[in-house]
Amino acid sequence: MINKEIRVRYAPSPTGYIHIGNLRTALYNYLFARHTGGKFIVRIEDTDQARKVEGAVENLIATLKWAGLDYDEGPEKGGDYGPYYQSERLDIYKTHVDILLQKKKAYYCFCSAERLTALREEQQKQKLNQTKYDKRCLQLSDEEVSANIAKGMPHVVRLNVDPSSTIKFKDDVRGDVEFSGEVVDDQVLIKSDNYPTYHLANVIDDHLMKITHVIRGEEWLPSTPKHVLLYEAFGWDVPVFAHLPLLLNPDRSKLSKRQGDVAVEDYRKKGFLSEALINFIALLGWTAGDDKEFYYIDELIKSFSLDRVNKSGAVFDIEKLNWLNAEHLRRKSDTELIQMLRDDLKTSKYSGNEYSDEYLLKVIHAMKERVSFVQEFYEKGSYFFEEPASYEEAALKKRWKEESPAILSKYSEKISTYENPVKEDFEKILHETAAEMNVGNGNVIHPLRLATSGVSGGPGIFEILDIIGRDKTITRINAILEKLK
RNA sequence: GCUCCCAUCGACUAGGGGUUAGGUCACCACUCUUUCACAGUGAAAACACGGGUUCGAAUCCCGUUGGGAGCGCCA
Repeated sequence: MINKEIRVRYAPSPTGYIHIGNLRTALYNYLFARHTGGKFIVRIEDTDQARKVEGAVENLIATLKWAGLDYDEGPEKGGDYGPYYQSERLDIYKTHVDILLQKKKAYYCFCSAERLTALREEQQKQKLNQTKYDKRCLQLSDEEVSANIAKGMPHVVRLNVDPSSTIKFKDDVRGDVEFSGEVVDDQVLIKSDNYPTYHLANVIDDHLMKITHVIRGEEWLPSTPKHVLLYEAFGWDVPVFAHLPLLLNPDRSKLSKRQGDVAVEDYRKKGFLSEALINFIALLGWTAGDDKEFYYIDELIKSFSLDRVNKSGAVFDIEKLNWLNAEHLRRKSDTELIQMLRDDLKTSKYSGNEYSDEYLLKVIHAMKERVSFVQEFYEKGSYFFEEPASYEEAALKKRWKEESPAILSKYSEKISTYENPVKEDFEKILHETAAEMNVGNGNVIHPLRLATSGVSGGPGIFEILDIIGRDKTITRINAILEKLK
């Protein structure tokens, strides 16, 4: 065990999208592997024929790539311990289950689904401690079993659990955990369609792929005794487990679709930066112990350790994610920001327009401290991309005075004498206008802001005017005078 | 119902026998800015409860309560 290379895996089932909780699991596996210099493996758990979803694996890989979680072995990449799709490892499970059958650690069961349902209902009615299979088929003689199989009777293979046993295992986040064999059901290992169940395939693959640490969600804790029993039945070393605290809805139930977005894809579509999402979910259940909140992934790798993972569930609070997104966005370079804005613009209603880098950069500088998302550059700063369609009601009420039209006309008039006014000119003219009209600067600034941007907030007025330029300023002044006549 | 897990501000968390129980998000106020934001300053805000151990418990132990997960031929 000493000096053995650390190998961890992320083992999703391809159901169409990555749940945000699963991304966190993948992230912790990734961080642990990278921190320790170990290997991070991706394995596709596609043993449920009924739940197969077309394109799910591609989506999964794309999402991992977007998140920046590169893996060492897995689909599309290969590795020494493949195949990395469970559906391509069926013969492996078959040979292994035969060993269990031979050792009498597992047995064939011919009970029908109806009998099982009836049994469960009966047990529930009797308010028995737990519902579990009654081991009836264990009584079958070898001859009966062979005869049944020869007849083509549908069957499964079950794990033969000794109720008198005690199952103990080590969990790196929870310490020592103990279960009584009494409460462990004779788990189905091979389904009647000949596919293995998760429990069987998972244990065999983890062993064969030399997985040293099983890092997964807490929802797996109750089935871990089954897995331990399987390792023992095979005579294999049991890996170290680390059951991660659950990600929670605001009402503290397990994070679910009903109470918001759970697909990583949803957050991506909303414009969240992968860096921000990664930073955020890393802190949901883990802390370095200091007061650092802002992390890039390489910093996470450097500080991550399993022993600082929390035990209790963490509510997914979108507010903090929003904040982190803004923080990450603000630290991007101009070049990056221009590119991101361009890409985003392509899918916006301004997709037909052409903008120079110089222009976009001005917008970015003006808006950088005011946005949390890339798309907000043109949503909150729409006036850099089109004329205001309407004027903010409250601001109008507060700032639009009887003399405003005259003031704006004066401003417009003065500015038209300039060939190419710059920021300082716009300011100078403002002071002149205020003086000549015998009003305070505010009486010019606010109506001007409304006319050119339509809203009361935003960058400094001279910066706005400088960006949109003389002609648009004049056009917009004329427009508001016309509209508010 | 049973099994297991968990319990510090609204949220994420630090602390883990002696602390004015610290930080971050959100919220509020002030400063800066004739706007908004950023930034800065400040405020408000928590050890679930009961026993025990101890000179001393948020911290260790037990119990209670509360919450969660799991109890499939799904993963």
